[in-house]
Amino acid sequence: MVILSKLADYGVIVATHLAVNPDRQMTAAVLAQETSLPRATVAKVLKALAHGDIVAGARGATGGYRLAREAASITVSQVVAAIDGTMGVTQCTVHGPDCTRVQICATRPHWKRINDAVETALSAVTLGDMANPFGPLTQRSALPKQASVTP
Amino acid sequence: MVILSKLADYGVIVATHLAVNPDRQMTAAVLAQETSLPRATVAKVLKALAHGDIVAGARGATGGYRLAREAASITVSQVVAAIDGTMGVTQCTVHGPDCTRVQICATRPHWKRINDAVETALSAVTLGDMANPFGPLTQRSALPKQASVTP
DNA sequence: GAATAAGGTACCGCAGCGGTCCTAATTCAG
DNA sequence: CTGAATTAGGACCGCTGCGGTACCTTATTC
Repeated sequence: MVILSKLADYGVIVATHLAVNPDRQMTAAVLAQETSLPRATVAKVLKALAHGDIVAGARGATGGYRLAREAASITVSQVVAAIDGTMGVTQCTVHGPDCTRVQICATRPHWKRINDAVETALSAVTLGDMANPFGPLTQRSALPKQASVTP
Repeated sequence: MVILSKLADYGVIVATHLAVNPDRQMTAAVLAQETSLPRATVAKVLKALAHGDIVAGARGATGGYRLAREAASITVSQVVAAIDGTMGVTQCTVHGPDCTRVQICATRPHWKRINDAVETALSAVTLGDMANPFGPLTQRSALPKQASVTP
């Protein structure tokens, strides 16, 4: 099984590439070429990322994309959420708790533990880290529980 | 996005139900009824679990299923893997590294971190824990490193 | 040998994903 | 002022894979 969808994977790759070149403003076509990914799909991913306030797009002749915020303040979790939607381990976590198996759903405390652990893991790595693969993690102690994309 | 497939979710539910009743040997039909899950699907899940050495099936008139090992020694990770296959965060992790994007795949060290964290989280909870929802985790001195399952 | 239940396999409908394309809106160059 | 370039936002579409079902085979007990 694979956790991330292909699209989300692409999203991280593209966003990382933007993080590597913070000063350049790159068009979707250029990004596609430099990441060896299909151009149309990259464009789609960029739209989703723009919606999630990960990247900022500039229209017009000299337009292009750049990171909307500083690379070190964008977590992988946020990038993934912008494309795949809010993450959850079980069905119950994501969709409403329409499960009538009350007794079984008593296992929820444990699911929550697992859910939090995954979320924490994805939030612990920023695009800044991704851009410096072999460097240490940026110090963001504790990961203040943020916010993800959805209100 | 949902990490666990429905089938895997069912698998944990069914296996947990078996863990709650360690002495009973239950048929697929009974298990389906007591968990309020579709009978045929439960049978399918049980086959996968049997393949993964999570449950042991006894044929014949008085047959049925029971846990193949002690509940406390079966992790959620193992149950999920028996149904969904080995887990990985990215495509590269699961399938062969047929990615030609060498420079980008330099981000792998970080993916490995995330991958390990998720795997650790899923391995930290056993069926024994699931069977006692509000009890503490069983002490399995594992889980040294990273992070995060508990605040 | 009949009844029961697991084991295995094959099949099907359908949602969702990956991917493409088209049409506005926008901005800058000439 | 005009036109080229580029993002933004949908609409669309094939197809894989998942959830779910049914059928047949094998093993066990009475």
